[in-house]
Amino acid sequence: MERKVRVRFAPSPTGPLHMGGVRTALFNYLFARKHNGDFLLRIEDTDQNRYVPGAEEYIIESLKWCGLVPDEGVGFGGDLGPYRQSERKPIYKKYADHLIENGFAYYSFDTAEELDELRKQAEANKQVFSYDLHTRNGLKNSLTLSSEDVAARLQSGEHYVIRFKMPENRDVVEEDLIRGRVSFNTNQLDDKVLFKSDGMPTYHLANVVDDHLMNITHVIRGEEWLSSMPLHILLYEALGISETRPRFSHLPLILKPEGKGKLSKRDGDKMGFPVFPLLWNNQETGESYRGYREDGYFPEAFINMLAFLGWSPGTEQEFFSMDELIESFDLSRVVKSGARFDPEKAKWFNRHYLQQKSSAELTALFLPALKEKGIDPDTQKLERIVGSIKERCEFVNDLWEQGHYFFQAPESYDEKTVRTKWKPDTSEKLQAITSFFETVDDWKYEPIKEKFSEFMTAKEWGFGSVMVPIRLALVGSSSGPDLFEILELLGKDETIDRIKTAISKIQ
RNA sequence: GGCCCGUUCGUCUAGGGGUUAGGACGCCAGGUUUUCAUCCUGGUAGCAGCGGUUCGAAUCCGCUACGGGCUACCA
Repeated sequence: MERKVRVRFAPSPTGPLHMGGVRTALFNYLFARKHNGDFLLRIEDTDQNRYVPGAEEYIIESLKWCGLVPDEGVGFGGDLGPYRQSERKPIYKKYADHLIENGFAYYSFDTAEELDELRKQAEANKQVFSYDLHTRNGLKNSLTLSSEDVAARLQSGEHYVIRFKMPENRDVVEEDLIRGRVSFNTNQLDDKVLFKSDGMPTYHLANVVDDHLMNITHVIRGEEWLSSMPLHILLYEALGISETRPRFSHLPLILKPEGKGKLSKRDGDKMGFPVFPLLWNNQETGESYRGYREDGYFPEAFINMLAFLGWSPGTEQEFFSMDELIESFDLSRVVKSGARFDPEKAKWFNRHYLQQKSSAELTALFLPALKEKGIDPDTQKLERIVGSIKERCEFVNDLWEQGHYFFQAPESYDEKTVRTKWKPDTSEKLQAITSFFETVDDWKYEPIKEKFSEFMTAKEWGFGSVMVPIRLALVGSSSGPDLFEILELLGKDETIDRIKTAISKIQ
């Protein structure tokens, strides 16, 4: 019988969740939904030293903002908890003991300092020290010490770790769902620590045990884990739980927009784009990182952009809703090579989603910013304003930049436009135009436009000679939506007022 | 250094023995807009290199180069 698909996103609460992590969560989520399976959130906090307060809440809030809501996990309930590894501490020791009893692991009493020393020595000789089948027989462990000695040390409470005894010369071959056949020879692998002296398991043990206990069928994680896959496979074997072990898929990494290496948290500051989904502020360390949410990205845009980093549908469709992503997603269509992140494309996605929103929706999003500035406009009118400027916006935040003149008269006039478009006779013409505007009773787009045309024709003035100056007087620059629309929205009195002000200020 | 993974326009990618190597972002040009932006149309630009297999290679194989990951009592 086919097992129900179950996948997990298992971040460490060591800081804010990176966008690469969000993408891993996304692909897990899509895979789960696609196969009517479960998506779990497990917090891997086995390293007490690196725990950062607030990180867990940040992870949960990020997933929620992105619409990647887990079916089970920390903060989401479920029957196979606890889902926080620090709360599962007693479970792991049993498995570690089982490994020792069956000869798959051993106690190691070498101190961290001793091992550091060995590493240093090796380095001095341009070598690399590795705790493995070549060196383990010369070190202080239950393989080399007498059983009495080992028992005595254990008895006395001496610190120890439990290491995996990597078998000799075995080829571990696995069919990765993304990368195909990957193989390793165990002679190249070292005896990894499975259980630390503080009583906590390392990632490797905890991960394997929990994936087993939580009935995980597919492990979808970043490429940085590819090299520990053989260890994990061997662990499932040694624990006698290979039958139900998950299949592996390793995602390509997200690389810096420029330069070398994978995208890191500092890149955002340097190049002016967010690396994290949400704003992160750590008062303690003073570190602060901008977030996609606070920068004005829509979660749909963020997700759509992320989905295309390392995956493509194979069709020419570019825009995908979450449901469409679920429908189209397939691990076999995930690319193997690292993807360089392009902030420009992220913006382009956001523009698209912004244009899709109705003026009413955007108005609701714009209102808070206006109120903060002490502006409380009529909603219906604001909706029209938003409708006329939205197509020039990429972010909700752009609305103000593109439409501020609807709420306050320009304080200065674009110099270059003044220089090139404000001719000696411009003031005189505008003077006449204000007088003409006074006579327009029906201050609506069509009538204004119609009467204005008649006026201009009668005067035999070219449109070009006055349109830009009028715009300049109203807006302060030479850009903006259709002029008659601005005229109507501003209202007759305000329009006349601003033109008169401009005439007196510019000359 | 060792092990593992990868390499198609500047970037994200499609294409998996016979294609004018397709799309998207960016960029450039033209059109629309009496402005600017949008929008439309067009253009620019790529199979890392070398060998091999084959009638035929971007596609399969090998080597080289380059890129990436791992090499902690971190995940």
